[in-house]
Amino acid sequence: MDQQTSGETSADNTVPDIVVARLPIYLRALATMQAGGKQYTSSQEMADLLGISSAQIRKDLSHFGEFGKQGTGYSISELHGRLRHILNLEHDWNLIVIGAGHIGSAVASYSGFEHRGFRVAGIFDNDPRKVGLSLGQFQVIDIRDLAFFVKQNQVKLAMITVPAPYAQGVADQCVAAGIHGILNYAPVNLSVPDHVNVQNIDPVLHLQHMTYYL
Amino acid sequence: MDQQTSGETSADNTVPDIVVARLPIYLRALATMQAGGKQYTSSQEMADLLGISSAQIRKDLSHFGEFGKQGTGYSISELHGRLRHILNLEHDWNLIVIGAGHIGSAVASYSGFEHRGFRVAGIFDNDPRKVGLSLGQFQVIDIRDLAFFVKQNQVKLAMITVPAPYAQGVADQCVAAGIHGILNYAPVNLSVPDHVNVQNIDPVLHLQHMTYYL
DNA sequence: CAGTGTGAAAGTCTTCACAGCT
DNA sequence: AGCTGTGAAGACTTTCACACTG
Repeated sequence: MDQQTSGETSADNTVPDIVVARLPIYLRALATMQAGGKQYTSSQEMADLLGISSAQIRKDLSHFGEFGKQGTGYSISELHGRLRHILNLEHDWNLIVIGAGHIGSAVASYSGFEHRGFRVAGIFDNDPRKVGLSLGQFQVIDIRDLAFFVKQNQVKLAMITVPAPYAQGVADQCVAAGIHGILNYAPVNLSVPDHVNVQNIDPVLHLQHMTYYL
Repeated sequence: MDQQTSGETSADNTVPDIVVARLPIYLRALATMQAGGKQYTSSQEMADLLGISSAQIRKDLSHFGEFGKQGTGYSISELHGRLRHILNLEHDWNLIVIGAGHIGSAVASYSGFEHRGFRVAGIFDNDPRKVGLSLGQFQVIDIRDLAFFVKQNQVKLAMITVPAPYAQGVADQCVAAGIHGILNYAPVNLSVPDHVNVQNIDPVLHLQHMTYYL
């Protein structure tokens, strides 16, 4: 996500968006190391693991402070904590999924959000035949209740997993409801106000990128 | 995340990977326009639609030839065809999915591959309880048959949807079987030889990127 | 005119290489 | 010795702006 994808929202900060985009990658590597019982690492070790140069890792981190010790490297748990803080991940964020089709169902039952800062709070659809159905631990909610639910649960992030022709309309509803970040699985470009961040996931884009080299 | 180009694509061989990554985005927009019955477009119109500057679109396309007409813009169907050619999408590619869990199942039944150059040819798992089960139109295949299947069906692309701890092992098997491109859904960094292209999809990375701005 | 294709300029990002700390 | 943090250099990417064309 490469892909492709633009972030760039609120120009309030001096840290390049491309640097911010790498922090979660560092965080993920640190979490894995920590789970393995490791205590210290170095920019070089992370570089080997991630295929990013050590200089870049050091430079990226230097935007936020000095977290390492010369000669020793970085304390994994400390750096992990710092990144969690920088990325606002010290508390979980509620998440909603809109579209109870194949992708939406898979996403809603995806265990990968746990321990990484997110919690699926609800899943929505506009199809009366789906509303009320149980999907894993969730009951599909009518999309008409979206705005109420978002306010009630202080939801800031939504994942859009509806068919392409409906995605823009759903995005508009999200924005109106107060959503600030959209992870869009529909293969279309969404247009949203500046204060809303959109990230896109379209596997076909990645595949088509690879076929160029085949 | 970078590779040498194959074959003959009329223009020079040194197209930046970042440019290649945008071509599928252009292709997607053109397909949408074409489906809407439109005949011509301009770099400015595409720019508005995609949030990319018109100069960049023209510059990107200029790496591959001159496809537009001054005063008129681009013929949508011609440009669409050119991009399909450049991206090697004139014929469909067989695709395999490894991991018959939630994500794998969703991916295997995703209708979005059709008409965009790909066809899921098989889905694999190592769990004997899953092997043989029907998943949509597919029967789950034993991963031991991976290499045979890949050769038999000339598969070049694989999607890895197994749990993180298994992903590297599966990637190694893919490489050994002759896979050239991997779309990795597991939240780990895969290490593969230079001739294999890896693209990653981890929704949590996108979400964590957005929380920075919340 | 409207809109492309493109050198040149501007801007951004990455790498180098080393002083300085532990 | 080992490794960070960082200015400066280098590489890469985007934008500008305009000659040119249908």
